[in-house]
Formats: sequence, structure tokens, C-alpha cells
Amino acid sequence: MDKYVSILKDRGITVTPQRIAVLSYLDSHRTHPDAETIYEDLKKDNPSLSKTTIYNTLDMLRQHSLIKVLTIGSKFRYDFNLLPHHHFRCQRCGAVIDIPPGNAPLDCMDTDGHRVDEIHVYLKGICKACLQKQKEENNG
Amino acid sequence: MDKYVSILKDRGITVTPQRIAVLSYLDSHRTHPDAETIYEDLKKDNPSLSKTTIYNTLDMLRQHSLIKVLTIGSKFRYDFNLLPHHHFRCQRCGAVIDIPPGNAPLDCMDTDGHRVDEIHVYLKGICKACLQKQKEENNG
DNA sequence: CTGGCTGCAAATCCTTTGCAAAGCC
DNA sequence: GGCTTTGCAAAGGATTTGCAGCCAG
Repeated sequence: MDKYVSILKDRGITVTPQRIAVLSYLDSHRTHPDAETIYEDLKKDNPSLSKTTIYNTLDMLRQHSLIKVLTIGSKFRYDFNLLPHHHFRCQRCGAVIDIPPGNAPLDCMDTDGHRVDEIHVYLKGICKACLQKQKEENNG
Repeated sequence: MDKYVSILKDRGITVTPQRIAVLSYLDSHRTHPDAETIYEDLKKDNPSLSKTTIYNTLDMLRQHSLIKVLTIGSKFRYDFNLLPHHHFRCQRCGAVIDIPPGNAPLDCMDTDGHRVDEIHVYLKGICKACLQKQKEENNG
């Protein structure tokens, strides 16, 4: 059985050719593509593919923690790689490049020759106040 | 002379009421507002203010490194605080909260009771390949 | 069958652009 | 007065939504 079929089935996600295509695409294109790029590339093999399905599928994969969504630029980019790592975005060509995590302080981390102008650390989750609200809602 | 007038004049930026208003707003609202929020709030005191001016002004302040642009969500947010610090975004209420930098590894950092689900480290700058291209362009 | 998935089109949200009038020095 | 900035309107790009037909289980 195909690798991506198993990944989907294991999580109880309905298997469709489109979902396999997107998952497979992200696995083999570790360049953090945006929805448009994925769409244009997959359209070559499946001309009837729609962008809505790309968005639907990406959102579903994200909900199941199969991919990560990057907000490093003005549009969303998608990442199959779930191992912890950092991202470097070139302000000139727009490329998003993986940077190994390491334990060194951020300003000393190995950036493989890229010139770092800005360091952003974004944490996402649920804030203290919302955790409290959730607790009250569950008790109430 | 007003604090914000000096900040602008020192950098050779033409002083206008709108620019003072935006700068002053960001200094006193450390909640990382988006352009729409800044616009709606400042409109109360200056009904003829336009959103174009907000965008123009924010871009100009960014070019002069007077503010930082955050890409933590689907829209840009703006930060007056230039000292290094991290950002936490609540996925429930959307608030963006400052987190002190510290030297501890990221997964151990003090998050003041917020529940962290995702850690994103975004570096921005110029990649190795583009640095090389720039060098060639300057020599050629 | 039947609910969920797909794909088209239209809508929406955020941001940028073009341009005439007004403001700053 | 010349040059920049402002503000309106319209355009643009990315993402979401509504809905009819199709497909997997």
C-alpha cells in the first residue's frame, strides 16, 4: 500500500487522489511552497484540480498535524517536515530555507552563509486568559 | 519639542500630523495592532484620515527602522518595541503578547502561563546565493 | 445510498497603486 | 513654488465561502 494512503488512513482521513497528490507533493518539495505553487504544479497532472481543493486539503492536513503552516511572509507557506527546525527567508529572492535548530543562542546560530538581518521568534498556542475561560466553560 | 517630532526630524523624515499620530499610537499601544486597528482608532481624532496614509506611514517607519513588522498571523502587525523579544500569539483570541528573550532553550522559556503549541523561529535577511549575485553585480 | 469531497464562481479580506488636491518647507 | 504627502477610488492578490454535482464507503 502506498505510503501516503497509509498516512491518511491511519488518521481516519478519507483517501482521495487529490489528498495523496498534495501530501506527496509536500513530501518531495521541501521548499515550503505556497498554495498557488502547489496548485500550478499539481494541475499539470490533474487539469481539473481546483484551488479550493488545495486549500481544503492543506487545512485538513494541518488539522491532523501532518504539515505545518508558515507565516513568514505575506502569504501562507506549507511544510511537510515536522522535525523542529528554523526558517530563513531571503528578502531578495523570497526563498525559504531550513536552518538546523541547535542549542546555541539565536544570534550565534549557524546560518550557512546567509546574512541574517532579523530574528523573529513566534510562539503559538492558547494564552493564559483563554485557558482560564476554557476551564470556566468546561466547569459551567 | 514633541518627542515624536524629534524622532522624525532626526531621521530627515518630513513631519506631518499623520506620521506623529501613527508613531505615537504605536508607542502607546504595545499590543502589535494591525493597520486596520490603527486606522479605526486614529480616525476617531482625525475623521479624514485614510488607510493609504496608514500603510504609507507604516512602510516609511519600517524603512527607517523605527518599527518592526510582524508576520505571525495572516495579516501584518506592527511593533514599536525594537528591543529583542519574542512574540506569542493566542490561537483563540488572536492577541499577540511579548515574551522576554532569555537565554534558555526555546522549549523551556518562560511563557508566563500561556500554553505553547507551536514554536516558529523565522530569520530574515539575504541568502548566500543572493549575496553572491549582489557581489557580482557590484563588480560588473 | 448518503455524507463527505470536489470544483466552479463569487465574495471577502488585506494591501497596493494611480492620481488629483492639499500641505510642508 | 516646487516637491512631497494625503486621501479617494479602484485594482490586485490571497484566501474563504456557497453551492451543485460527483465519489468513496
